[in-house]
Amino acid sequence: MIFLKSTVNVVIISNYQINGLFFSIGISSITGKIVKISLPHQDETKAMKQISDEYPNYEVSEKYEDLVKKITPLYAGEDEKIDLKILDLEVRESNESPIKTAFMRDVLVETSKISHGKVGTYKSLAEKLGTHAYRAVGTALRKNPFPLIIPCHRVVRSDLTIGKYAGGSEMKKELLKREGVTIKGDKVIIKNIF
DNA sequence: TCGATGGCTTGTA
DNA sequence: CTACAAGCCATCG
Repeated sequence: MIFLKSTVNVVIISNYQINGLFFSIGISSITGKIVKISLPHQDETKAMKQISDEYPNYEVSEKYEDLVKKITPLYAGEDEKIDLKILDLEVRESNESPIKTAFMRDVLVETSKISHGKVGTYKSLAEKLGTHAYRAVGTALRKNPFPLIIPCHRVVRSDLTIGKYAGGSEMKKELLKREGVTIKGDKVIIKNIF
C-alpha cells in the first residue's frame, strides 16, 4: 500500500505593524497567492482572526512580512500599484477558495479598475457588468477578501452618499479623503464617476 | 429547493 | 429633508 502525502492547503498568515495598526495577510501554501487580507486593527489578534476564522488550517509565519508590508501604504491613501497576480482570483467552488462565483470575480475585477482618487457606484459597476443587480454588487463587495488592494472603498451609492463598509463608513470616508476625494457631510463631491 | 436577506435604486408622499 | 414601498438579483440557510 502506498500512502501519498495529502496536499493540505495550509494558509500562512503573516503580520505587519505600522503606527500601532496591525495588518494581516493569508497566503495559500499551495498556490502561493493571497487568499485574504485583513483590514487594519489596533489589536493583532483581531487582524489575524479575520483570516483564521475563514481558514482554520493556518500557520503564523514571518515569511510574507515584506508582502504584507506593501499593503500598508494603501491605507495611508497612497497610489500604490499592486499586481493582481498575487491574489487568488480564480473561481473555484471549494471553500478553500476566496472566490466561488464568476459574478463575484467580475465585480472585484471591475472594482479594481477604479483608479486612485476616483469613485464608482454600485449601479455603475452593475451596468458595466450588464446587469441590474445593484444590491448583489454590494453583497459581493461586502465579502471582498482583498480590501484596499481591490478598492471597494471607492464604490459609493448612486446618489453619491458614502454607503456602507466592512470597516465602517467612517473608515471608508477617511480612505477616500486620503486619496484626495472631496467629501462633504455624507456625500462625495465628484464630477464623473467610473 | 425556496424564502429571507442585503455595503442598492427609484419613485412616491 | 425623512419614510416607505417596490423592484432588483446573487447568496445563504
